[in-house]
Amino acid sequence: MSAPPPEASPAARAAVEGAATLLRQRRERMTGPRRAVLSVLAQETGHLSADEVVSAVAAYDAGVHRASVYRALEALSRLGVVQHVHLGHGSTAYALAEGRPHLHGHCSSCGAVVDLAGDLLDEVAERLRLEAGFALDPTHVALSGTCRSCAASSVPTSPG
Amino acid sequence: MSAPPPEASPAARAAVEGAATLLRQRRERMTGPRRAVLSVLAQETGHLSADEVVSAVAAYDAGVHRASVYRALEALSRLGVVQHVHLGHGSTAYALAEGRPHLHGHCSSCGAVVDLAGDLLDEVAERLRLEAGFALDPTHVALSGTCRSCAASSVPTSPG
DNA sequence: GTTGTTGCAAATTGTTTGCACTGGT
DNA sequence: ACCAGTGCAAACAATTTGCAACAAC
Repeated sequence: MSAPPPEASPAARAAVEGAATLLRQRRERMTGPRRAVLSVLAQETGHLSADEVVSAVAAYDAGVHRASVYRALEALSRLGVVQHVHLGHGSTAYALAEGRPHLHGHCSSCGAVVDLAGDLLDEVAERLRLEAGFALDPTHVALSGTCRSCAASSVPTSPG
Repeated sequence: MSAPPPEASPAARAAVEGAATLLRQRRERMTGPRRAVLSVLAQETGHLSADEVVSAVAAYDAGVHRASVYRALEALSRLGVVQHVHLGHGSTAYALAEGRPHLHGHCSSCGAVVDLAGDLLDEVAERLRLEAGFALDPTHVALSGTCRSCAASSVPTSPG
């Protein structure tokens, strides 16, 4: 079917095209569901859960089946076009794998995913490797905590 | 029924008694399933997933129902007697809340949970608070990576 | 034309819930 | 005695899988 995108920003469309080219180079197929998933992720600035991607894809192209979204996300993640981050609760967040690697924080209050500096855990990683022989994979899982706005609303830091 | 524990180490039994006393002080009930869960966790040095606790409790006292284990884990967690850590994949690991707070690493290869120094992320937490306004909760989620043995077996450190 | 991908629906897994009864205090 | 906790089974949500038709290359 390949319904036309409702309204794709130029940047988003460029990102999709770039991903398509990358897939082409890798001898991988660019199909309707994959394009739909890529478009949805390209139009989002933040990260989306699998369920949110399913919903967004449904709005984008109703003909794409849920299972296909899951399979597309898995395939695109394996191909490195899509990046996935595990949030504490059991959900996984997806985003286009653009640019430099960065870490993620997950607000346990509002669920927001915030991008953090990529070198944030470099020293910790080194310390872990030396002291515990543990090879840290900092990007794989989000750091849990409370984001600025939630922290501000819950903790009256200095009420006076 | 309250089947007698197969073989409880003195330390484990003491830990269960301590938890029982704590519950008693809080006017909370010490029931068969809760005792079973506590005993199972006390006899384990490491962390157990909910499913593993269910299995272990079944071996400990077949009369305890799955749902009761979940409810006991939730109640004991809320009461602070049991500590839970979210592993990246969507599973949660449980352990007795003993002694000092510490962090956790989760081996994405073998699934092992390793204890890490409690102050490991202190500087990172401070940096996050200052730079991003993000209040890190270091104990809530395990750091993902590869444990020593898995790293050794997968990476031929110095192939020659 | 070949092979991977999709749509579908059913299976699967892990956790939760409603309700009557049991058991702890 | 009172009420929280339990056992049970059924509900539940989210993800996965087998298979036949289809589409990308």
